[in-house]
Amino acid sequence: MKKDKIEISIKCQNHIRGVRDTMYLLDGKWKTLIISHLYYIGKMRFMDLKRQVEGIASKTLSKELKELEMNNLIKRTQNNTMPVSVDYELTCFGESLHTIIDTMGEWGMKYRKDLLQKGSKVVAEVVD
Amino acid sequence: MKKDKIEISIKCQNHIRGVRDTMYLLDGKWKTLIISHLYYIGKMRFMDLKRQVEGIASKTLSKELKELEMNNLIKRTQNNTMPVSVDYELTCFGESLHTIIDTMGEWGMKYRKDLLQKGSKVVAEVVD
DNA sequence: CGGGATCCAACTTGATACTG
DNA sequence: CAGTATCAAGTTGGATCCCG
Repeated sequence: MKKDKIEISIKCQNHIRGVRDTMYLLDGKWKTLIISHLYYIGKMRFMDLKRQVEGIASKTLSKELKELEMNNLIKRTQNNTMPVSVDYELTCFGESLHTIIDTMGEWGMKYRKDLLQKGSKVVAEVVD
Repeated sequence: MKKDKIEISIKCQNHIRGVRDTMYLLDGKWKTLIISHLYYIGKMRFMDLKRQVEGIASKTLSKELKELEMNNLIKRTQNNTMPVSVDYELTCFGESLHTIIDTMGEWGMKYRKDLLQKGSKVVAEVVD
């Protein structure tokens, strides 16, 4: 009897599928960071968000926001002022991602010192 | 007094920086999934990993594994057999990411049904 | 101000073929 | 088996201009 496939329990398969689905929603270089800012800071306007998320181009921010909105993670509100102002905020569904955001934030804070000491590839970008 | 900057508490800044650092380590479309497989399934060979992580190309897998190794998240072991076989497994540091992987897996499992019902953009890719 | 349209450069990814 | 080389295709970023 040939055994050419790795056996995986149903439980593991479900977990992995969960990770895959989550990653799909958060796909793109910036989505997680955008959500983090909306979560930790709260409702923000387009230009504020652009300033907060360092390095992102307007075009890219616009695209990522649209995708997040399509997936119902954020809500876009346009105010009929002059000139127009637009707010972005998390939906309840988006808020539910806080478990992931918090975990990532805590992991990053916990290992920041280690990363810096180890001189891993990340250092140049991690130093503030 | 003009207030043109959003005020952010130090605590939030640290959290956001944590998220950013973490994202930097997990940058790339596949790293989180690769780590998930190594975490839930355990040590694996190159080709097994390629089969598990559906859709990834050899070249990309190779590249991502190298980056993960550089950041000390995984360990590469080459066995001097014929033909050569190579194992990949998480380091202790890599294992510490389990908090994030678990959280993402649980979030994904919890909202999978909602996603499917809502018919969000993700559906086509999420259905198994 | 909040974008969208366009063009261009740079980087990433994927498919296929190939090697020790 | 574990990659590498090559080329094609897609994605991203920047700059600029435009509109309401």
